[in-house]
Amino acid sequence: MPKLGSCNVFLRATFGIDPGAEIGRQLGELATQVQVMRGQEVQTDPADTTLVFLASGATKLGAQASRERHQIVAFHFGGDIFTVPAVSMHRYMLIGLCESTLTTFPARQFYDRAASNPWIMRALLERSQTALFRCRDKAVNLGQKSAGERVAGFLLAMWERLDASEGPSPMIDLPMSRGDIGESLGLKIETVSRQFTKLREAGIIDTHGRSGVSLLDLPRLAEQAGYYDRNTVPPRPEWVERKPELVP
Amino acid sequence: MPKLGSCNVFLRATFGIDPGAEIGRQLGELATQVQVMRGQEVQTDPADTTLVFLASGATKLGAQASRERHQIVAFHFGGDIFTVPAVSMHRYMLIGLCESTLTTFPARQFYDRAASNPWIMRALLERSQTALFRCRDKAVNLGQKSAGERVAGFLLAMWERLDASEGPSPMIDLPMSRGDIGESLGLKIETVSRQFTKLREAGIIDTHGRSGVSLLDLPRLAEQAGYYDRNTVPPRPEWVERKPELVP
DNA sequence: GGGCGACATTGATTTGGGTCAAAGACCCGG
DNA sequence: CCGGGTCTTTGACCCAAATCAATGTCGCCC
Repeated sequence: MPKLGSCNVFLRATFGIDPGAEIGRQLGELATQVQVMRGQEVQTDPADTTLVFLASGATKLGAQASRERHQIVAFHFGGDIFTVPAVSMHRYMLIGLCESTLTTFPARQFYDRAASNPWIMRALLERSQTALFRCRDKAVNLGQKSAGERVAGFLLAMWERLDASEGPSPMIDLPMSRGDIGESLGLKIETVSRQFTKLREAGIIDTHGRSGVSLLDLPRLAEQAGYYDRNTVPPRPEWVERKPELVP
Repeated sequence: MPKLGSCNVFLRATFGIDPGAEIGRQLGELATQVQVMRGQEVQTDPADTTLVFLASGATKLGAQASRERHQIVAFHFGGDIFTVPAVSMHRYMLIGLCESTLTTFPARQFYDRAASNPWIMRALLERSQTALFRCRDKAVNLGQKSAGERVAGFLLAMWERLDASEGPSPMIDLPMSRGDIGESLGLKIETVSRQFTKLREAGIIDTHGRSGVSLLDLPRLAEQAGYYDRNTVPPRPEWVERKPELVP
């Protein structure tokens, strides 16, 4: 069964499932192996949610708001598991940032067959919550933060998710263009560029070519990102008027 | 066991579980019944995700970005099931929009005990995906849409989620203030107000007091919301450069 | 290694939404 | 039914980011 090559990896690595087992075989039947190059779209079912395992590479998940407006709702890297929604209010597109290998499944059928296995459902639930968590964080950034804060926060997030060279000033290699960063942060490409320049002139980062970024001063970068420090900043009074009562 | 009163409803209505059964009893042990009034915060565990079943009423889930900046990441209404994240980058707060009755569970423990029941896990997974879906939609709106589009889209979303009076011009009763709407849409209260005025002057809506809104012209409201129409608007060419190849 | 096309940076100008300020409307309790 | 506080609306002005417009540079392919 050569088709199941990378699906094996998926089932074993993520869920600890033996692909030779009955459940492994049943899920394997639903798998589609796909390889994309930079800029290529992964074909997903417009009528149903698609479950994706990204074996290697990096992708962007974008939504089309109108002809000229795209919002990248998530970046994904090797090992990530996520879903691509069916078409609804917005059309979603999954596109490679570099050469990537992935396995796709029709979500509903996958869930039907996997329902009996608590390990798989638990893993999927936790992945889904991680995605939701990241998305809420993005909503906070898009709704409340300035351009400078968004770019600083983006660099910190990429530092956490990408492999960074160790040391006091780690260096990361961004697989996405300035345009992609802008579409992810709700900013125009020129604004992203200007914020990079500001951070460079402040000595907080340094850039190498188009994709290399050295994070020279992480504490100051975090400061620029403007994250709420619950140790120093109390909640706004009108948000906590009175304590609720437990029902006896 | 009076404490389990509304928990019964939760387990039975959502998962079809008999609370008298072993699993029902085990989950019931984890439940906390809470009642909040308008403006009160629901206390959640800062150290772990909280699973919430909103029996009746309405709530807002907000994140604190800094002292003066809040972003509402979701509104919830009776019957909704959702999670409140543990404290991380941002502090999350669940607050009543009106008198509300809800049941909370420590998420990790709930999952541990429910893992063996495929129905529950499946239901939770699907609720989680719905929340993720809504959050992505919010990210698109916050990142790419104008103030007018956001407000129109908000009214449409509330029309779908709230009970609206039937007829050609349905009327909805918003449980949240203009300030809440602004914090949800990433706009200031004055901007929200101005957009309401614009829609009223255009004859698309009418307002009654602080909370009543008549949707006089739904098609035009949908037009104002600026949703991508996949029937008329093709994808941007540079987003679909080449077709990917299936791995043989 | 040189040339070309795409990507990135920089500068000048515009503008949508924010900010500041004040007046008006709703709604609750007395 | 009236008073007062809160929420909402409206107006004048300002600023951060978008837009428009070059110029510069990277990196890929020949």
